[in-house]
Amino acid sequence: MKIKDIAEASGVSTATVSRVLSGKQNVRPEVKEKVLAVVKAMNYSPNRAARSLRSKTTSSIGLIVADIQNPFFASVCRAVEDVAQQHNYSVILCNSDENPDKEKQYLELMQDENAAGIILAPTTKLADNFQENLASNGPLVIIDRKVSNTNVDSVVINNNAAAKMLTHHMLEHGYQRIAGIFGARSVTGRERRDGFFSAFRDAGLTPDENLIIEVPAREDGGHAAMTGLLQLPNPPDAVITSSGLLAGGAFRAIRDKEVAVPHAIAFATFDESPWTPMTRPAITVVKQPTYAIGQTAGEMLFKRIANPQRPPRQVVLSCELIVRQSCGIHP
Amino acid sequence: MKIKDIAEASGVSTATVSRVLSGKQNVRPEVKEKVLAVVKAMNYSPNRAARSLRSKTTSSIGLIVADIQNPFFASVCRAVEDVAQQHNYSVILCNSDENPDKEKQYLELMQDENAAGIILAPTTKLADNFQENLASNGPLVIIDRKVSNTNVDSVVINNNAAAKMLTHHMLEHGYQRIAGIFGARSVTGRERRDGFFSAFRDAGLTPDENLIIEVPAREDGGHAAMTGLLQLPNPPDAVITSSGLLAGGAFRAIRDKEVAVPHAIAFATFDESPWTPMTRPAITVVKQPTYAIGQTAGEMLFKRIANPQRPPRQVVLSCELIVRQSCGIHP
DNA sequence: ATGAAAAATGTAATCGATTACATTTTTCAT
DNA sequence: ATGAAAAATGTAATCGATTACATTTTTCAT
Repeated sequence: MKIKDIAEASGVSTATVSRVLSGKQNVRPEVKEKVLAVVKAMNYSPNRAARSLRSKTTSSIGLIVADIQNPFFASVCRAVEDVAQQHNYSVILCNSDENPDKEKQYLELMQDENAAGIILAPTTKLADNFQENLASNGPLVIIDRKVSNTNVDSVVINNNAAAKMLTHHMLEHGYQRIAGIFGARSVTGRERRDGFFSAFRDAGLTPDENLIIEVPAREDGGHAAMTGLLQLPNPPDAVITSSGLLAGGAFRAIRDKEVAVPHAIAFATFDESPWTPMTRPAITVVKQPTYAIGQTAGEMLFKRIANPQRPPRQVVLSCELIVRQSCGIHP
Repeated sequence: MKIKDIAEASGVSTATVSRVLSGKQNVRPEVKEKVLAVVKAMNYSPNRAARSLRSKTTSSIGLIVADIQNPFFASVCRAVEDVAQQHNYSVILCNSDENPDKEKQYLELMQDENAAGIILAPTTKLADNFQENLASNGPLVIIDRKVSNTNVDSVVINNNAAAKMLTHHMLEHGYQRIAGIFGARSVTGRERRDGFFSAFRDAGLTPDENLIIEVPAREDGGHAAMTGLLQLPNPPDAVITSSGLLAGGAFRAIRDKEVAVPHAIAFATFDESPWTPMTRPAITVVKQPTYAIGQTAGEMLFKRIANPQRPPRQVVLSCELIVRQSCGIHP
């Protein structure tokens, strides 16, 4: 079943069938109707490889994230797929594992696949040293991490403000020896750290530098950092972690040592996770708008695909503070 | 940059270059070496659309799951993507939402995309009424749910045995009024239900039918079912839920009513979730080998792609009982 | 009614690989 | 050394759409 069959059955040329199907050129209404009827009757759908070969584009978009098992990315991915589906595009999923080599390999793969566009959560290395030419390779939207070059579409959150809000919440509840466990070597971690300091500054206070820890943003990193903090001669009376993975590890360390929350130590974190409302006390979190990030990125990508000349936009989304019981009940 | 350029630069024909690259036909070693050197020097990579158009296959596989936000599928997906990457294939991700129409649409999409193969977690409707011709459309591996027609590759777990093991564990701890919340209208839910009954039978007991509930396997279903159970004049002294989503809802209902676990009610479930080790008491679970399911399915798919004549296999993987504190500490 | 401009449609080239078939080269038994 | 068989290689067709360019038809001002 190919376009030639439809053309013959409709009594027009293949070019006209193609024009009807693409919808980009005028065709007389009666001809259009006839062709569409035949297409439907014969249950024809165009060969994507042929279309792609000739027109040098596909209806696939690439989504490159660190790890789909991270609920943050799963939610982003879900949103991207929903948007893609509405546009009749399919999404090719890639896990970079924060590994710049894998990331590069996948970016090349997308090139080979002729992807219509890419949504990328860049590795720290790429974000810090963003190549202008990457964006000129085709439609691209950056998510989650600010890149050094701002001349590219991106969707990020207001890390600094969100961290400040969360820290302020703790300070307001009377905690002052607040420890901070931040993801090391990432723009995101740095911004959240800055927000943390900024909240202290606003309160006329200075955090204890011994309680500020930067570790790789993985579960075991959070666990090790928290274990270390609890062993300090003068341990903190509260902790903030800068990601869901770090929080999981840190909270596990707290549970290992049977430290009472919030009486002995208050706890709060970035990222809503399936477990944060389940523990007792339930954990106070800053919830990132994960679905909205994916959705916005998807929509921006399709706008850029439709109009490559469109000036790049940076969208900053806000986080929500979900107050639960892990930081006490005052004031 | 196309094959013709490589052919000219290597002093051979395009056919020979193609043969070198596909590796499927003999080429004299010195010619092969020369061609590979030129390919490398010119950083050539073949146009996938052209290859796909002519050879009627691609290096993409489709993965159709209910929802990537479900950690079960996220883990399966991760495994599939890892295997695909090793074979230099990319994976197209689709969320069916348990909706047979969406599922059908995606299956057609995979056809249009000329996917080299499909890994499918079928909707209940499809699983119960499996079309033989689906499998003849190309390489296909079914996961998670047994399908009515066994003449297709599949990877499932031993639901019956796992449910029996979990129920037995509870009975052994002295609980007898055990409630069961099972996913409605799914083969998986039914098998787990059967295993539940089977454990009772082995113990010479009969479960109270009023405590057996079947609901749609979603968070709100679990919450509603558990809320109802707790309001019974003669409530259960233990509950088992048949999936992670149901468990989340059910446990939330238990927390809403401040019911003590395990003293007032014991709790255990299918599926390891991020929160199950985090609560106090931590939740006893049957852990499905999620990564292994995806990995096995991926490997089976590539074997079938390599050899379409291979007789179909059904692989059954075992679950692991992770005993924590939610079912008491006896015996 | 007429002719120029615009719209609709058709013809045939094209995208870049693979592969059927043809030809040349090599191998090997005699 | 010779000829048949096998291996290596080349030529050109092919996959099925889109699109540049050509042609035909329609519109519309006069």
